[in-house]
Amino acid sequence: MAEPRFKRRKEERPDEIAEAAFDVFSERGYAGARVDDVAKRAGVSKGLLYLYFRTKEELFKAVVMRVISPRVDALIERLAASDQSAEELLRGPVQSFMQQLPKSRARVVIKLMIGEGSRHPDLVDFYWESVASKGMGLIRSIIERGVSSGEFRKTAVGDIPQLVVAPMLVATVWKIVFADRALDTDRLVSTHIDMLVRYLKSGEEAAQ
Amino acid sequence: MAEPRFKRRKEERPDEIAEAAFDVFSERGYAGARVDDVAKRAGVSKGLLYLYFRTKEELFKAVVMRVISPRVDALIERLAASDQSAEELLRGPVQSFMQQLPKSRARVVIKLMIGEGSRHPDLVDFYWESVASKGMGLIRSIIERGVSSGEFRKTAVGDIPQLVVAPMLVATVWKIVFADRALDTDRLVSTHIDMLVRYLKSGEEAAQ
DNA sequence: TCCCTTGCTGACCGATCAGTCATCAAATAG
DNA sequence: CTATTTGATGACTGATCGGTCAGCAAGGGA
Repeated sequence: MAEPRFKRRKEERPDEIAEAAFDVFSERGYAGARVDDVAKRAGVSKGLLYLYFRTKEELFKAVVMRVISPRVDALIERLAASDQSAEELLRGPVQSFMQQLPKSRARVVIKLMIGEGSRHPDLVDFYWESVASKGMGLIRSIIERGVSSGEFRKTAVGDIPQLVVAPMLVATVWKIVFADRALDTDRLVSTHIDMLVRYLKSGEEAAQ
Repeated sequence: MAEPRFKRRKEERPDEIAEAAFDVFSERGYAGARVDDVAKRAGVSKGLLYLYFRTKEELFKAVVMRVISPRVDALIERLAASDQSAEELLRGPVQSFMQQLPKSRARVVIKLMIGEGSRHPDLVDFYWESVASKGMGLIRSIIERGVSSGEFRKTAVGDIPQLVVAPMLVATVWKIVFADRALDTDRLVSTHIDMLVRYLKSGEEAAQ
């Protein structure tokens, strides 16, 4: 009947706690999340949590950063290594990334950045540097590659990479707010990409 | 030296309080906002606030609804009354609405819906009925008008009105999260609309 | 001018919650 | 088996905040 009351697992604890924190923060936001709940969900006491994270704020930042970085870096690497044409990149890896995100766990990060960002400026800075500006730069470079290879004509899209990424954001936000209320996010993204590529390839000069 | 400590202004109070609450909620979110701060900003005691709003929750809902309804209804009326062609509608009133929203106060509502919606399901329902589904229906009807008049060919866009509205959401979210970090939201919207209209008018059949 | 209605105040209460710390007990070394 | 180290616990504290209420005073009526 020994059944020890707890095990010492110094190595695994931080990850387990961060995992639980991710869930709690995503359900209740920063202010609404209780540290006690995070501890409980991680199967751990509150005291232990404070052994690994100095404050609730620090826990929050650690959690957000943990989820973000790997994803972006993976995509960038994958695209840099490829030698596909610009159109193939857009219709292939870029499109499928944009289709994945709204369904993935990472979508919660979007929610947290929008809802809580203003109260955590350094988190916004981090997100800007390691996600937003990197991502926009990546899109821009694909468009430019297409223009200089003659695939695409010169348009405003090169200056506004947000235009490419728009349906992904809509799909993500839609899922966050309306969840079940139907929206075929894959079709949203693929139709947009199709429209975009045609626009980039079409002969006439663009307005504006 | 009379200077009365307060004035009785039964009529104006609810609006003043709601106004102050809008500011506080938009800065700090629902959980982060203090009822005391709302009262202070409205120049009123906390007790009085509870005379007009039964709970913090009710105050929150009232505030969100107040901002939303007039905007949408105004747009719908404006479009219904018009006899412009589908293309003119998209390039005119629809585009300018989409350019206004990210700069307007109403953008905060988007932030609140994303950040706090999951904890206020009936607010989401309200938003769905009085904004999202109405708006999507509106866009859809414009597209259909264009198709049946022969202006546009038949595409997936009619089934996915979110595609039309995407850049507005991106612009809004961008402003919420990154504020100053430059993005020419007007150009984002106008380029998208231009792209969309060309896509709807182009001769070939669409993929998917 | 007095009085009564009621808009309005702010001290107060109870609950919640981030963060602490005295203590325990699992692992490990000797 | 004993001693030591340290991972882990959870009761506790102080501060915060939603919500209440006894009473105050503005303003209108007589």
